[in-house]
Amino acid sequence: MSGDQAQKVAALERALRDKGVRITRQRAALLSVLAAAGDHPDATELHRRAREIDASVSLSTVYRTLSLLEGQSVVQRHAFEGAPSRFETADAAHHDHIIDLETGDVIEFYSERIERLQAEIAAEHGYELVHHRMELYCRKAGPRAGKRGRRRRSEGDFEG
Amino acid sequence: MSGDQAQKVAALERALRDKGVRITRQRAALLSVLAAAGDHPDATELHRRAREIDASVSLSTVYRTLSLLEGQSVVQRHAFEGAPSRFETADAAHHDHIIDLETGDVIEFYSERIERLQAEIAAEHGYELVHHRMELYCRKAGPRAGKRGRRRRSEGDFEG
DNA sequence: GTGTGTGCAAATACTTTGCACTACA
DNA sequence: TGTAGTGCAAAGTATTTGCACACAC
Repeated sequence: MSGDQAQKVAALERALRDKGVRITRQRAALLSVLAAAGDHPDATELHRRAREIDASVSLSTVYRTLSLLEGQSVVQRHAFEGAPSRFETADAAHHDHIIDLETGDVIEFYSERIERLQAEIAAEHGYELVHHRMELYCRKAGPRAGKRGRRRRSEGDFEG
Repeated sequence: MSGDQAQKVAALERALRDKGVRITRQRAALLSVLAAAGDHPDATELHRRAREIDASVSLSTVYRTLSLLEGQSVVQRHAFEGAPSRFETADAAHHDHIIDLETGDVIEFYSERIERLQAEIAAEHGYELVHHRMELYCRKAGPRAGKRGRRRRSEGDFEG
């Protein structure tokens, strides 16, 4: 684990403790797995990784801890189509996801324009947007489309 | 059932038969339930309604038929957050959904601008958009926000 | 008639929960 | 040391499937 990750875990633990959450061996293991994860693992995968740190961690505890951390806004749960929920730490800025239908890879992106439009649309219907979900299920484009060189990065957008 | 619905069911049955799909009592029952549904019922609710027409319809058959109809693009499945999948006939134009977090009500909307942006974003990342999912989880706005009188209906957008 | 569709019950996949024991604060 | 957390096994929820019988074409 890099120093960065160790720091991230320490900060998370401190914040949780301040909120009265006990840091057990199992929770510490899961927190460091989550901090180290650059991807979007599901509960089973997180369990597998946590076991490498502490073999005693059970799958129930993984689920219980994930729910707890979700409630504390430490992790975010994503229920993509026809697959178990996948998790990521909630420290990054809000973003949406592109799911590669062939590989299952998840690419993060953010579009200021889409965020704005969504809020507008909700308001137009007399609603206040609490949260949203936007997933683009895609397949790698052919040679013509989406040439990297032609790409114009729009202000307010980024690639995750 | 209105004449419109009867016609809709007849057209669906014809189209399915032409594709070699047998129209059984159970499938006919489900088709008429689907044609009559103005909402987004889940499998259990569709089962309940289908039983009113033909008491012999089993839940397995409802699931099997829904999968079949989904494959034939006759119905669309929507897996909203933390709830069983909900279904609607696929005859209407493509649209996205606002989900009222308090009542579970589903409001349909369509935004040409969002559709365009999604395709653009996928292309920018070297992907071809196969399909997407966009759901706005909302709560009724307070008296200030979203005044109906102030609403500007943007070209290309409609309310379902 | 014949092959597809059906009901039923059991299986599946993911997730939650009851209970007795453990360990953090 | 007391209460919140844990592992385990069992239950729960949504959905799918194997099998013998039924029925649409």
